[in-house]
Amino acid sequence: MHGLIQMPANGIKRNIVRRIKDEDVYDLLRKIPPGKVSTYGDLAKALGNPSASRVIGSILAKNPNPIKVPCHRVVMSDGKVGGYAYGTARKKDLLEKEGVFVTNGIINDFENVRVHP
DNA sequence: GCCATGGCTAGTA
DNA sequence: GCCATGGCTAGTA
Repeated sequence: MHGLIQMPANGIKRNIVRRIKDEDVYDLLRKIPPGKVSTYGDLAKALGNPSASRVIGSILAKNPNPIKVPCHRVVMSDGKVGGYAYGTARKKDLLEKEGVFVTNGIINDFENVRVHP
């Protein structure tokens, strides 16, 4: 098995992007203060993989420590509340306790409540 | 290795 | 459509 090395014929492009590690997500998340929110996409960008928003979601879904890691402060890019391991109702409660209010599933005054990590 | 499955998203219709 | 993960088959050795 030598002498048969295959090279990509022409212009094959592979996206080389940073693979997101769970701990990096949690670290970043711990910096979002109560009363503020961020989005799945923004976290993905901050961690060097702009199109991995969905991966951020799945990492949050297995958050080991909901107390220290405030997953409820991560919402969708269009201002919708988004998913939560313990149900969206619970997520809304936590947000409102911190002063972030929700009307019809959308964060009030989203652009001003949002931080960009 | 293939395929389906997720706490999603930018950009058309 | 995107990216990582996890389950399950082909099909080798």
